[in-house]
Amino acid sequence: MSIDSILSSATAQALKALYDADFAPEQIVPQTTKKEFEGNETIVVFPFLKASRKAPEATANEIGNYLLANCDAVEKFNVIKGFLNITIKPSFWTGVLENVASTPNYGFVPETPDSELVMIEYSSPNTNKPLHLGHVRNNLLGFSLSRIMEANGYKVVKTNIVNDRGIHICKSMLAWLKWGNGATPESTGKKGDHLIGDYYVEFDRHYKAELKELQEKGLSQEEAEKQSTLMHEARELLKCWEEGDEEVRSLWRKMNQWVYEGFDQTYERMGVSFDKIYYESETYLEGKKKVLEGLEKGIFYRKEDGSVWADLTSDGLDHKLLLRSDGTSVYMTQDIGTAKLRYEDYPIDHMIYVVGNEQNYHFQVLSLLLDKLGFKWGKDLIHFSYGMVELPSGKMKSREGTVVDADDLMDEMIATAVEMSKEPGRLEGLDEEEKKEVLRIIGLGALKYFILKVDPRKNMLFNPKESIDFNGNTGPFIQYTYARIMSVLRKTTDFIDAVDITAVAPNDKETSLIQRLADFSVAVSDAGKNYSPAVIANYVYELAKEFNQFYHDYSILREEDVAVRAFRLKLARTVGDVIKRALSLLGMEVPQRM
RNA sequence: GGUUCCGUAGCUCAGUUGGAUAGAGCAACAGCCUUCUAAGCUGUGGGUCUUGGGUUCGAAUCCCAACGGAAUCACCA
Repeated sequence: MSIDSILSSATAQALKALYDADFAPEQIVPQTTKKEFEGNETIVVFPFLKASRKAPEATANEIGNYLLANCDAVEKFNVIKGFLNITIKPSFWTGVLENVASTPNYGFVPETPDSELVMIEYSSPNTNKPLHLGHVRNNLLGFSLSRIMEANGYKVVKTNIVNDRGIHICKSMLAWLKWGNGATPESTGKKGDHLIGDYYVEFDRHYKAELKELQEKGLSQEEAEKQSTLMHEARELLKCWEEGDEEVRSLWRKMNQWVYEGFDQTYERMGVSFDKIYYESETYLEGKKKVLEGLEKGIFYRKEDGSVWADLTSDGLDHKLLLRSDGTSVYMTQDIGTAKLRYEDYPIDHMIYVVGNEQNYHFQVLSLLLDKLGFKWGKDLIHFSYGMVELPSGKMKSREGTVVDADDLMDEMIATAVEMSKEPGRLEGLDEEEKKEVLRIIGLGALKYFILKVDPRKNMLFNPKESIDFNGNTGPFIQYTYARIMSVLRKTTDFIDAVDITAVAPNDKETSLIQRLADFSVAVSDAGKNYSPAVIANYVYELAKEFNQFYHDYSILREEDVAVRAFRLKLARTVGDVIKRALSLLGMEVPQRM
């Protein structure tokens, strides 16, 4: 039982005994006492004044005295205005530490008892260009979220829906046919996704030039777009694809395969993975079927030109197109089809879509449509809507080449780690292979933490000119704390667990560290409830910071009292364990040395 | 214009069921390595929490309005 819950129930008892007032222990949440005041835990008594019918100080004093007399854990208390600051008996803290150290999830007990299944869709790339920083945020959030949901007791299926068909792929194909001269990843030494991306940019360059030329002949923008032969050819290619033209399909398969090989490398390096991958080329026809089914049931309606629509005006939204007049499907249709296949494949209880906030409207509509079509999780589908990554110059645009490439970025992060490690004394005693691994862990750690520490809902800024920091509130700072702890543990010959530490009275720094450790369970639970890796990131930073202060102020190995030394070793080891665990929830690794 | 989201230190960000004097990091300046890893620790300066109302013992947090920014409102995906 945690200190918090002991105090909650004791306070509830006090309120009953003193004022005959009924408060549920859950309503009473003790908070960590601010540093400038004496005490460990604080109870705010303002909410109880109506029951006590007394002044704040008097109420706090009465409750304090009751706790002192009736609650074992309480050593003393002081009252400032309506704040009851409680000091816990030192002997209780070692018990709290033991509890965190000895339970499988470091004191956390998931609230989801019968492991419901949650499917998390993330990444969802197009196959016409390589991954960029926006995708990186998506991937890191999605992967971390899946770890966090698992920690909260859910069964998790990670899924990726690859957008492998459509006009954008045809643009790359066309450009490759026209200007590629048969280039392949092998012949050019380029990653497949980058190769294809180059042709996508190439198409856009030629297309823009063509438009300019047409406009110079006096055509309006709109007319020029209509008359563009390039766009016309791309559409022709799409039509051939839809009709199953073997030549086009075969080229499409070949080029997509190059892209997948490139993506796989990027995913692996980023450390993300999927349990099941869906391809839109395989789901969009299902969506069409489902829409026609809905049409028969009268959920949707058909216009005179043959297009199919959903009327969402009763839900406060608009009419939404589901099938074009030529019978082809749109984005929404594909998502319906994907949902159908997923539901057939898995007994999904909750569905989470990790998709940028630019698609808030899309998911609002999707939720309504899926619900109308009878998917049980449709109404409650969760759109994990995260903010954009912006550059100082504004939004990233693939076609205009103003993107931060995912592969380049990872290279740069590792290069920075290499640079930092050149300082004397760093990484000594490691062979080349080990060094490389440590630098990889640190470089990627810096990137991951940088992205995950900010509230997912908010837009965030990335300035390519200022390299991501390795000091302060950063991934390497936390990893460094871990490496320090490992270093201490390597140097001791003590049998830590054989020593009785129950009589040790922790000092202030040690007490706050233990309090911080006990907060891990709160962080995991909050992160799960709010779908926020940032909660974990900020928690583990605070923990590492707290530990570094303790490490600076007190010696562990030089402590002469055997019991105190064992206690500190255990404290350090537990902090290390929790750091490792917390970082793993962020998809980050820890180095043994750095 | 409708809808949604955001606005906290020079910069990047914490601050979630309303609680004490609003916190970190970076950048600047001043210190700390013969002592378990200085990617660390300590200190100084830096704020009208966009603005104005309201709710109450108490508001960065909740409500209303204004201002500023972003996204979206396609037979694009």
